Amino acid sequence: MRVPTPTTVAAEVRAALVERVVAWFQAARRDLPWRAPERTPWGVLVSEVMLQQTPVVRVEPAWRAWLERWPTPAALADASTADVLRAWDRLGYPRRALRLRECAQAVVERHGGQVPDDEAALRALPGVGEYTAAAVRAFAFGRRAVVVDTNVRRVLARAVTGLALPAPTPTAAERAVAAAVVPAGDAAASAWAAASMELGALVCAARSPRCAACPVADLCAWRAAGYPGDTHAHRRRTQAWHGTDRQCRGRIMAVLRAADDAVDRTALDAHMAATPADAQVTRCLAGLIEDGLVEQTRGAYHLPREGADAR
DNA sequence: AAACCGGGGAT
DNA sequence: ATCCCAGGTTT
Repeated sequence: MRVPTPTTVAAEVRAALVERVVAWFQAARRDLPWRAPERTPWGVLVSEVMLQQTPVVRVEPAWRAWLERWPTPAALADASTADVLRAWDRLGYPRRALRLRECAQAVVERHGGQVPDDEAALRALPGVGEYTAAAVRAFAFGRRAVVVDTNVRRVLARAVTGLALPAPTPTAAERAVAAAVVPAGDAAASAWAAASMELGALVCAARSPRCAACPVADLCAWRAAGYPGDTHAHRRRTQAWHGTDRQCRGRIMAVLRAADDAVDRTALDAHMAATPADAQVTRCLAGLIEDGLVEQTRGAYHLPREGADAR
């Protein structure tokens, strides 16, 4: 099928899309703490890492507590592994917590404790990929960046390309469309980044889009085409959960976060909500140790006891 | 390109 | 019971 290239995103459509979505955002934006005037670039970076695969409602309280405890990169850089993992609590993917501390250490060592504002330096930080680097540039520094998250991908897939949902993995054509839509200038580009993400989160939702409340419904290509179905549905595979190593690892981490002392294997098995296969628990423990999330002392397991330095 | 990595709330 | 969520890293 024909995929729009930058030149096929008509200038008038681009202008109307950006102008109206940004205007809508000014009235509809959520008051999230990492958007408050008193936020810091480090606070924005922390929010973006926490928001990697964890919904806003669960990040908000964790973010407040985290920044109250470790307000700066220098503060987090000196935190102990166990403290960091307990504070991360159930945000999920706890390797992100370790990377965030590594990131804090890198900011201290490479950038004098100040979050850098250029894309290459941001990308070089642990746990910071293409999306997060662009988001920090736009949201922490108000600079122009092509910010493409799952929300923006969906908004553009629908409004511009006419698809129900974007492809399972981003395509080159998709990146071209995203880059073509971003307006020139720091202020306009960063406003578009925030506004387009918010539209995808609040209005252009994956399951049940609220087209009646959409500021660009009249120029939406998906709507104009009569809401065709998801062309990639056959290749979309939702991750299994029950019985997976991810679930097993999560249960082990929950037990060890709650424990004051080391937990031997018998006690660990007793604390697991369900009873995974013996071999799976063994495999997951080995993986967690490999990841630096767990340590073993005399046959008992516990969160790492070393400080921030040992790694 | 695909696999791996959590967890909870909505439908 | 299934879907969805402000991705990054590794293979």
